[in-house]
Amino acid sequence: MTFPEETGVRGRTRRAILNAAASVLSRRRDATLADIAAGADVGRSTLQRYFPDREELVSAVIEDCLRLLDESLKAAHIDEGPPLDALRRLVAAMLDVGDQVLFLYGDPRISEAITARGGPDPAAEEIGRLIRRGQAQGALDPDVSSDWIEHVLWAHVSAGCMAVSRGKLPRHGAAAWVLRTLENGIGTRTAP
Amino acid sequence: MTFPEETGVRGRTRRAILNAAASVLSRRRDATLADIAAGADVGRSTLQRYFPDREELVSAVIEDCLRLLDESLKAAHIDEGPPLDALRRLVAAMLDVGDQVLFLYGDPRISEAITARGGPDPAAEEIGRLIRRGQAQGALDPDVSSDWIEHVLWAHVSAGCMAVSRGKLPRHGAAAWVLRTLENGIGTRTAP
DNA sequence: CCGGAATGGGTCACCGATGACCCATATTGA
DNA sequence: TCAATATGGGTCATCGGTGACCCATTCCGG
Repeated sequence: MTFPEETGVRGRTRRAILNAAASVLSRRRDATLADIAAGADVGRSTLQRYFPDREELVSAVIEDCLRLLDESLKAAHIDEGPPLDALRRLVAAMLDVGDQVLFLYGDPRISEAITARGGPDPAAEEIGRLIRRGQAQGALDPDVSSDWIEHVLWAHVSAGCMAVSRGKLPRHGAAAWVLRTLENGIGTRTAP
Repeated sequence: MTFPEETGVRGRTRRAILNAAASVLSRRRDATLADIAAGADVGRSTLQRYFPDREELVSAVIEDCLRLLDESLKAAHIDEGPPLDALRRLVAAMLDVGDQVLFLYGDPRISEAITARGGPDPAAEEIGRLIRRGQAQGALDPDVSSDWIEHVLWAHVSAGCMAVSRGKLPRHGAAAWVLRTLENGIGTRTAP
Protein backbone atom coordinates (compact mmCIF):
# COMPACT_ATOMS: atom_id res chain seq x y z
CA MET A 1 0.00 0.00 0.00
CA THR A 2 2.88 2.34 0.76
CA PHE A 3 4.68 3.54 -2.32
CA PRO A 4 8.40 2.97 -2.46
CA GLU A 5 8.85 6.51 -3.83
CA GLU A 6 7.25 7.93 -0.72
CA THR A 7 10.13 7.35 1.66
CA GLY A 8 12.95 9.63 2.75
CA VAL A 9 14.48 12.14 0.42
CA ARG A 10 12.72 11.04 -2.72
CA GLY A 11 9.45 11.15 -0.86
CA ARG A 12 9.99 14.74 0.20
CA THR A 13 11.02 16.04 -3.21
CA ARG A 14 8.19 14.13 -4.82
CA ARG A 15 5.82 15.75 -2.35
CA ALA A 16 7.30 19.20 -2.97
CA ILE A 17 6.83 18.74 -6.69
CA LEU A 18 3.25 17.52 -6.41
CA ASN A 19 2.29 20.36 -4.05
CA ALA A 20 3.95 22.99 -6.19
CA ALA A 21 2.37 21.58 -9.32
CA ALA A 22 -1.11 21.73 -7.81
CA SER A 23 -0.51 25.27 -6.63
CA VAL A 24 1.03 26.58 -9.84
CA LEU A 25 -1.29 24.72 -12.20
CA SER A 26 -4.37 25.87 -10.29
CA ARG A 27 -3.41 29.42 -11.17
CA ARG A 28 -2.09 28.81 -14.70
CA ARG A 29 -2.99 25.57 -16.33
CA ASP A 30 -0.50 26.31 -19.12
CA ALA A 31 2.37 26.94 -16.74
CA THR A 32 5.77 25.79 -17.97
CA LEU A 33 7.46 22.76 -16.47
CA ALA A 34 10.24 25.19 -15.56
CA ASP A 35 7.67 27.27 -13.64
CA ILE A 36 6.54 24.22 -11.72
CA ALA A 37 10.10 23.16 -10.99
CA ALA A 38 10.86 26.65 -9.74
CA GLY A 39 7.75 26.60 -7.59
CA ALA A 40 8.93 23.37 -6.04
CA ASP A 41 12.45 24.73 -5.50
CA VAL A 42 13.76 21.98 -7.69
CA GLY A 43 15.80 21.83 -10.84
CA ARG A 44 14.05 21.14 -14.08
CA SER A 45 16.12 17.98 -14.47
CA THR A 46 14.91 16.68 -11.14
CA LEU A 47 11.30 17.26 -12.00
CA GLN A 48 11.84 15.44 -15.25
CA ARG A 49 13.56 12.61 -13.39
CA TYR A 50 10.45 12.10 -11.26
CA PHE A 51 7.93 12.63 -14.04
CA PRO A 52 9.26 11.77 -17.50
CA ASP A 53 6.72 13.87 -19.33
CA ARG A 54 4.07 16.46 -18.70
CA GLU A 55 1.14 14.13 -19.05
CA GLU A 56 2.54 11.79 -16.43
CA LEU A 57 3.01 14.71 -14.06
CA VAL A 58 -0.51 15.97 -14.54
CA SER A 59 -2.13 12.61 -13.99
CA ALA A 60 0.03 12.08 -10.91
CA VAL A 61 -1.08 15.46 -9.58
CA ILE A 62 -4.71 14.53 -10.16
CA GLU A 63 -4.30 11.26 -8.28
CA ASP A 64 -2.44 13.00 -5.49
CA CYS A 65 -5.04 15.75 -5.16
CA LEU A 66 -7.81 13.17 -4.97
CA ARG A 67 -5.85 11.29 -2.32
CA LEU A 68 -5.16 14.39 -0.23
CA LEU A 69 -8.77 15.46 -0.48
CA ASP A 70 -9.94 12.03 0.53
CA GLU A 71 -7.56 11.95 3.48
CA SER A 72 -8.83 15.33 4.60
CA LEU A 73 -12.40 14.10 4.33
CA LYS A 74 -11.58 10.91 6.20
CA ALA A 75 -10.19 12.95 9.06
CA ALA A 76 -13.38 15.02 9.11
CA HIS A 77 -15.56 11.94 9.72
CA ILE A 78 -18.38 13.35 7.67
CA ASP A 79 -20.24 10.08 7.95
CA GLU A 80 -20.90 10.71 11.61
CA GLY A 81 -23.07 13.08 13.59
CA PRO A 82 -25.80 15.46 12.45
CA PRO A 83 -25.58 16.21 8.73
CA LEU A 84 -25.25 19.95 9.16
CA ASP A 85 -22.37 19.51 11.59
CA ALA A 86 -20.78 17.07 9.19
CA LEU A 87 -21.23 19.61 6.40
CA ARG A 88 -19.34 22.19 8.43
CA ARG A 89 -16.48 19.78 8.98
CA LEU A 90 -16.59 18.92 5.30
CA VAL A 91 -16.23 22.54 4.21
CA ALA A 92 -13.39 23.11 6.67
CA ALA A 93 -11.68 19.99 5.41
CA MET A 94 -11.96 21.08 1.79
CA LEU A 95 -10.65 24.54 2.57
CA ASP A 96 -7.68 22.88 4.23
CA VAL A 97 -6.63 21.51 0.85
CA GLY A 98 -7.47 24.66 -1.05
CA ASP A 99 -4.82 24.36 -3.74
CA GLN A 100 -5.98 20.85 -4.51
CA VAL A 101 -9.62 21.91 -4.66
CA LEU A 102 -8.80 24.78 -6.99
CA PHE A 103 -6.75 22.50 -9.21
CA LEU A 104 -9.41 19.81 -9.40
CA TYR A 105 -12.36 22.14 -9.85
CA GLY A 106 -10.70 24.92 -11.80
CA ASP A 107 -10.19 23.06 -15.04
CA PRO A 108 -13.27 21.51 -16.65
CA ARG A 109 -11.05 19.06 -18.51
CA ILE A 110 -9.72 17.69 -15.27
CA SER A 111 -13.19 17.05 -13.92
CA GLU A 112 -13.90 15.14 -17.10
CA ALA A 113 -10.66 13.21 -16.82
CA ILE A 114 -11.62 12.14 -13.31
CA THR A 115 -15.03 10.82 -14.28
CA ALA A 116 -13.68 9.32 -17.50
CA ARG A 117 -10.93 7.59 -15.52
CA GLY A 118 -12.26 4.18 -14.61
CA GLY A 119 -11.07 4.20 -11.03
CA PRO A 120 -13.38 5.08 -8.16
CA ASP A 121 -13.37 8.53 -6.59
CA PRO A 122 -13.71 8.01 -2.83
CA ALA A 123 -14.01 11.72 -2.12
CA ALA A 124 -16.97 12.15 -4.45
CA GLU A 125 -18.56 9.04 -2.97
CA GLU A 126 -18.30 10.36 0.56
CA ILE A 127 -19.62 13.77 -0.33
CA GLY A 128 -22.51 12.24 -2.23
CA ARG A 129 -23.35 10.02 0.72
CA LEU A 130 -23.37 12.97 3.10
CA ILE A 131 -25.64 14.97 0.83
CA ARG A 132 -28.13 12.14 0.45
CA ARG A 133 -28.02 11.47 4.18
CA GLY A 134 -28.69 15.15 4.84
CA GLN A 135 -31.64 15.08 2.48
CA ALA A 136 -33.02 11.91 4.00
CA GLN A 137 -32.82 13.36 7.48
CA GLY A 138 -34.42 16.62 6.44
CA ALA A 139 -31.41 18.82 6.98
CA LEU A 140 -30.80 19.42 3.28
CA ASP A 141 -33.37 20.40 0.70
CA PRO A 142 -34.80 17.13 -0.66
CA ASP A 143 -36.44 18.91 -3.60
CA VAL A 144 -33.08 19.74 -5.14
CA SER A 145 -31.17 16.94 -6.85
CA SER A 146 -28.14 15.75 -4.92
CA ASP A 147 -26.07 16.28 -8.05
CA TRP A 148 -26.90 19.94 -8.13
CA ILE A 149 -26.22 20.32 -4.42
CA GLU A 150 -22.83 18.75 -5.04
CA HIS A 151 -22.13 21.23 -7.82
CA VAL A 152 -23.16 24.10 -5.61
CA LEU A 153 -20.98 22.84 -2.79
CA TRP A 154 -17.90 22.65 -5.01
CA ALA A 155 -18.59 26.04 -6.54
CA HIS A 156 -18.99 27.59 -3.13
CA VAL A 157 -15.87 26.05 -1.65
CA SER A 158 -13.86 26.93 -4.73
CA ALA A 159 -14.98 30.52 -4.48
CA GLY A 160 -13.83 30.48 -0.89
CA CYS A 161 -10.46 29.00 -1.81
CA MET A 162 -10.03 31.58 -4.53
CA ALA A 163 -10.86 34.42 -2.17
CA VAL A 164 -8.37 33.10 0.37
CA SER A 165 -5.63 32.60 -2.18
CA ARG A 166 -6.07 36.22 -3.25
CA GLY A 167 -6.13 37.57 0.26
CA LYS A 168 -9.74 38.65 -0.04
CA LEU A 169 -10.75 36.44 2.88
CA PRO A 170 -8.78 35.53 5.99
CA ARG A 171 -7.36 32.01 5.96
CA HIS A 172 -9.35 31.07 9.03
CA GLY A 173 -12.77 32.54 8.82
CA ALA A 174 -13.42 31.74 5.19
CA ALA A 175 -15.26 28.62 6.31
CA ALA A 176 -17.76 30.71 8.23
CA TRP A 177 -18.58 32.83 5.19
CA VAL A 178 -18.81 29.85 2.91
CA LEU A 179 -21.09 28.02 5.30
CA ARG A 180 -23.31 30.99 5.93
CA THR A 181 -24.17 31.54 2.29
CA LEU A 182 -24.08 27.85 1.53
CA GLU A 183 -26.60 26.93 4.19
CA ASN A 184 -28.82 29.97 4.09
CA GLY A 185 -28.24 31.32 0.63
CA ILE A 186 -27.82 35.01 0.12
CA GLY A 187 -31.35 35.86 1.16
CA THR A 188 -32.31 36.98 4.64
CA ARG A 189 -33.19 34.14 6.94
CA THR A 190 -36.79 34.67 7.91
CA ALA A 191 -36.74 32.09 10.70
CA PRO A 192 -34.12 30.74 13.10
CA MET B 1 -19.92 55.03 -30.73
CA THR B 2 -20.58 52.50 -33.48
CA PHE B 3 -17.49 50.64 -34.62
CA PRO B 4 -16.71 50.69 -38.31
CA GLU B 5 -15.81 46.98 -38.14
CA GLU B 6 -19.29 46.19 -36.94
CA THR B 7 -21.08 46.67 -40.24
CA GLY B 8 -22.05 44.18 -42.90
CA VAL B 9 -19.86 41.22 -43.69
CA ARG B 10 -16.91 42.20 -41.57
CA GLY B 11 -19.25 42.70 -38.66
CA ARG B 12 -20.65 39.21 -39.00
CA THR B 13 -17.28 37.52 -39.32
CA ARG B 14 -15.93 39.49 -36.43
CA ARG B 15 -18.92 38.45 -34.37
CA ALA B 16 -18.53 34.79 -35.35
CA ILE B 17 -14.89 34.90 -34.32
CA LEU B 18 -15.56 36.58 -30.98
CA ASN B 19 -18.37 34.16 -30.13
CA ALA B 20 -16.36 31.13 -31.10
CA ALA B 21 -13.35 32.40 -29.21
CA ALA B 22 -15.39 32.85 -26.02
CA SER B 23 -16.89 29.42 -26.42
CA VAL B 24 -13.69 27.57 -27.26
CA LEU B 25 -11.49 29.44 -24.79
CA SER B 26 -13.97 28.90 -21.97
CA ARG B 27 -13.38 25.18 -22.37
CA ARG B 28 -9.65 25.25 -23.15
CA ARG B 29 -7.76 28.37 -22.33
CA ASP B 30 -4.76 27.03 -24.24
CA ALA B 31 -6.75 26.31 -27.38
CA THR B 32 -4.91 26.85 -30.64
CA LEU B 33 -5.73 29.79 -32.87
CA ALA B 34 -6.51 27.15 -35.47
CA ASP B 35 -9.04 25.63 -33.06
CA ILE B 36 -10.71 28.98 -32.60
CA ALA B 37 -10.74 29.66 -36.33
CA ALA B 38 -12.28 26.24 -36.91
CA GLY B 39 -14.86 26.93 -34.22
CA ALA B 40 -15.79 30.13 -36.00
CA ASP B 41 -15.96 28.42 -39.39
CA VAL B 42 -13.27 30.72 -40.60
CA GLY B 43 -9.85 30.28 -42.08
CA ARG B 44 -6.85 30.85 -39.88
CA SER B 45 -5.76 33.63 -42.20
CA THR B 46 -9.04 35.42 -41.71
CA LEU B 47 -8.80 35.22 -37.97
CA GLN B 48 -5.32 36.63 -38.16
CA ARG B 49 -6.52 39.38 -40.45
CA TYR B 50 -9.02 40.49 -37.81
CA PHE B 51 -6.76 39.98 -34.82
CA PRO B 52 -3.05 40.30 -35.64
CA ASP B 53 -1.89 38.33 -32.61
CA ARG B 54 -3.26 36.17 -29.85
CA GLU B 55 -3.06 38.82 -27.16
CA GLU B 56 -5.11 41.23 -29.22
CA LEU B 57 -7.74 38.55 -29.76
CA VAL B 58 -7.97 37.70 -26.10
CA SER B 59 -8.32 41.28 -24.97
CA ALA B 60 -10.92 41.86 -27.67
CA VAL B 61 -12.83 38.83 -26.44
CA ILE B 62 -12.71 40.14 -22.89
CA GLU B 63 -14.06 43.51 -23.95
CA ASP B 64 -16.73 41.86 -26.04
CA CYS B 65 -17.82 39.53 -23.27
CA LEU B 66 -18.09 42.44 -20.86
CA ARG B 67 -20.14 44.32 -23.42
CA LEU B 68 -22.48 41.42 -24.13
CA LEU B 69 -22.93 40.80 -20.42
CA ASP B 70 -23.63 44.45 -19.82
CA GLU B 71 -26.16 44.53 -22.66
CA SER B 72 -27.90 41.51 -21.23
CA LEU B 73 -28.02 43.15 -17.82
CA LYS B 74 -29.29 46.39 -19.29
CA ALA B 75 -32.15 44.52 -20.89
CA ALA B 76 -32.96 42.91 -17.55
CA HIS B 77 -33.47 46.29 -15.85
CA ILE B 78 -32.08 45.04 -12.60
CA ASP B 79 -32.22 48.55 -11.17
CA GLU B 80 -35.99 48.38 -11.06
CA GLY B 81 -38.57 46.55 -9.01
CA PRO B 82 -38.18 44.42 -5.90
CA PRO B 83 -34.58 43.26 -5.40
CA LEU B 84 -35.44 39.58 -5.40
CA ASP B 85 -37.34 39.92 -8.66
CA ALA B 86 -34.42 41.84 -10.08
CA LEU B 87 -32.09 39.09 -8.90
CA ARG B 88 -34.12 36.53 -10.81
CA ARG B 89 -33.91 38.59 -13.97
CA LEU B 90 -30.21 39.05 -13.34
CA VAL B 91 -29.57 35.32 -13.13
CA ALA B 92 -31.62 34.65 -16.25
CA ALA B 93 -29.71 37.37 -18.06
CA MET B 94 -26.35 35.93 -17.05
CA LEU B 95 -27.36 32.44 -18.10
CA ASP B 96 -28.32 33.88 -21.48
CA VAL B 97 -24.68 34.72 -22.08
CA GLY B 98 -23.34 31.53 -20.59
CA ASP B 99 -20.27 31.19 -22.79
CA GLN B 100 -19.24 34.70 -21.90
CA VAL B 101 -19.79 34.10 -18.19
CA LEU B 102 -17.74 30.92 -18.29
CA PHE B 103 -14.98 32.66 -20.20
CA LEU B 104 -14.83 35.63 -17.85
CA TYR B 105 -15.15 33.67 -14.62
CA GLY B 106 -13.34 30.51 -15.59
CA ASP B 107 -9.85 31.90 -15.77
CA PRO B 108 -8.54 33.67 -12.66
CA ARG B 109 -6.06 35.60 -14.78
CA ILE B 110 -8.87 37.14 -16.78
CA SER B 111 -10.65 38.34 -13.69
CA GLU B 112 -7.40 39.97 -12.66
CA ALA B 113 -6.91 41.48 -16.08
CA ILE B 114 -10.35 43.05 -15.86
CA THR B 115 -9.77 44.69 -12.50
CA ALA B 116 -6.21 45.63 -13.45
CA ARG B 117 -7.49 47.19 -16.64
CA GLY B 118 -8.14 50.85 -15.83
CA GLY B 119 -11.47 51.03 -17.61
CA PRO B 120 -14.77 50.79 -15.74
CA ASP B 121 -16.75 47.58 -15.65
CA PRO B 122 -20.41 48.53 -16.02
CA ALA B 123 -21.63 44.99 -15.42
CA ALA B 124 -19.85 44.68 -12.08
CA GLU B 125 -21.14 48.13 -11.12
CA GLU B 126 -24.74 47.19 -11.83
CA ILE B 127 -24.50 43.89 -10.00
CA GLY B 128 -22.88 45.58 -7.03
CA ARG B 129 -25.61 48.19 -6.93
CA LEU B 130 -28.32 45.55 -6.97
CA ILE B 131 -26.70 43.62 -4.16
CA ARG B 132 -26.34 46.70 -1.98
CA ARG B 133 -29.89 47.74 -2.77
CA GLY B 134 -31.11 44.29 -1.81
CA GLN B 135 -29.22 44.47 1.44
CA ALA B 136 -30.52 47.94 2.22
CA GLN B 137 -34.10 46.87 1.59
CA GLY B 138 -33.72 43.75 3.70
CA ALA B 139 -34.08 41.24 0.90
CA LEU B 140 -30.44 40.18 0.96
CA ASP B 141 -28.42 39.26 4.01
CA PRO B 142 -26.87 42.50 5.30
CA ASP B 143 -24.46 40.67 7.58
CA VAL B 144 -22.56 39.23 4.62
CA SER B 145 -20.25 41.56 2.74
CA SER B 146 -21.54 42.56 -0.67
CA ASP B 147 -18.23 41.43 -2.14
CA TRP B 148 -18.74 37.91 -0.90
CA ILE B 149 -22.31 37.85 -2.14
CA GLU B 150 -21.00 38.91 -5.53
CA HIS B 151 -18.50 36.06 -5.50
CA VAL B 152 -21.19 33.60 -4.52
CA LEU B 153 -23.45 34.87 -7.27
CA TRP B 154 -20.79 34.42 -9.93
CA ALA B 155 -19.83 30.99 -8.63
CA HIS B 156 -23.42 29.89 -8.64
CA VAL B 157 -24.20 31.17 -12.10
CA SER B 158 -21.00 29.71 -13.49
CA ALA B 159 -21.86 26.34 -12.02
CA GLY B 160 -25.21 26.63 -13.74
CA CYS B 161 -23.62 27.55 -17.06
CA MET B 162 -21.22 24.66 -16.75
CA ALA B 163 -24.03 22.22 -16.01
CA VAL B 164 -25.97 23.49 -19.01
CA SER B 165 -22.99 23.33 -21.34
CA ARG B 166 -22.48 19.71 -20.32
CA GLY B 167 -26.10 18.79 -20.69
CA LYS B 168 -26.51 18.15 -16.97
CA LEU B 169 -29.23 20.78 -16.74
CA PRO B 170 -31.86 21.76 -19.30
CA ARG B 171 -31.12 25.02 -21.07
CA HIS B 172 -34.33 26.56 -19.75
CA GLY B 173 -34.84 25.55 -16.19
CA ALA B 174 -31.29 26.00 -15.03
CA ALA B 175 -32.26 29.44 -13.76
CA ALA B 176 -34.78 27.90 -11.39
CA TRP B 177 -32.19 25.59 -9.84
CA VAL B 178 -29.61 28.30 -9.57
CA LEU B 179 -32.08 30.65 -7.94
CA ARG B 180 -33.40 28.10 -5.53
CA THR B 181 -30.03 27.26 -4.02
CA LEU B 182 -28.80 30.81 -4.41
CA GLU B 183 -31.67 32.34 -2.47
CA ASN B 184 -32.31 29.61 0.05
CA GLY B 185 -29.01 27.84 0.21
CA ILE B 186 -28.90 24.09 0.27
CA GLY B 187 -30.60 23.82 3.68
CA THR B 188 -34.28 23.25 4.15
CA ARG B 189 -36.30 26.40 4.31
CA THR B 190 -37.92 26.47 7.73
CA ALA B 191 -40.26 29.34 6.92
CA PRO B 192 -42.03 30.62 3.78
C1' DC C 1 -22.43 42.51 -64.76
C1' DC C 2 -18.13 43.92 -63.05
C1' DG C 3 -14.59 45.57 -59.97
C1' DG C 4 -12.98 45.52 -55.55
C1' DA C 5 -13.08 43.54 -51.19
C1' DA C 6 -13.05 39.46 -48.40
C1' DT C 7 -11.78 34.87 -47.75
C1' DG C 8 -9.16 30.50 -47.48
C1' DG C 9 -5.36 27.70 -48.22
C1' DG C 10 -0.69 27.45 -48.67
C1' DT C 11 4.27 28.31 -47.45
C1' DC C 12 7.99 30.00 -44.63
C1' DA C 13 10.91 31.34 -40.65
C1' DC C 14 11.06 31.95 -35.81
C1' DC C 15 10.67 30.84 -31.13
C1' DG C 16 9.68 28.70 -26.87
C1' DA C 17 8.49 24.35 -24.61
C1' DT C 18 9.81 19.87 -24.23
C1' DG C 19 12.32 15.59 -23.72
C1' DA C 20 16.84 13.28 -23.74
C1' DC C 21 21.05 13.45 -22.58
C1' DC C 22 25.73 14.25 -19.70
C1' DC C 23 28.70 15.48 -15.83
C1' DA C 24 30.16 17.99 -11.79
C1' DT C 25 28.62 18.69 -7.18
C1' DA C 26 26.07 18.16 -2.91
C1' DT C 27 23.72 15.27 0.19
C1' DT C 28 22.66 11.13 2.48
C1' DG C 29 23.32 7.11 5.18
C1' DA C 30 26.21 3.23 6.42
C1' DT D 1 34.89 9.01 6.47
C1' DC D 2 33.35 7.28 2.14
C1' DA D 3 30.62 5.30 -1.33
C1' DA D 4 26.19 5.56 -3.27
C1' DT D 5 22.77 8.40 -4.60
C1' DA D 6 20.26 12.53 -5.54
C1' DT D 7 20.53 16.93 -7.49
C1' DG D 8 21.27 20.92 -10.57
C1' DG D 9 22.90 23.07 -14.50
C1' DG D 10 24.09 22.66 -19.00
C1' DT D 11 23.55 21.36 -24.01
C1' DC D 12 21.12 19.62 -27.97
C1' DA D 13 17.49 18.25 -31.35
C1' DT D 14 12.73 18.21 -32.08
C1' DC D 15 8.16 19.83 -32.51
C1' DG D 16 4.11 22.55 -32.51
C1' DG D 17 2.19 27.20 -32.30
C1' DT D 18 2.59 31.54 -34.14
C1' DG D 19 3.06 35.48 -37.15
C1' DA D 20 4.03 37.17 -41.85
C1' DC D 21 3.58 36.59 -46.16
C1' DC D 22 1.36 35.43 -51.10
C1' DC D 23 -2.15 34.23 -54.54
C1' DA D 24 -6.25 32.13 -56.44
C1' DT D 25 -11.06 32.07 -55.65
C1' DT D 26 -15.39 33.65 -53.95
C1' DC D 27 -18.54 36.99 -52.54
C1' DC D 28 -20.74 41.39 -52.18
C1' DG D 29 -22.28 45.94 -53.64
C1' DG D 30 -22.67 49.44 -57.03
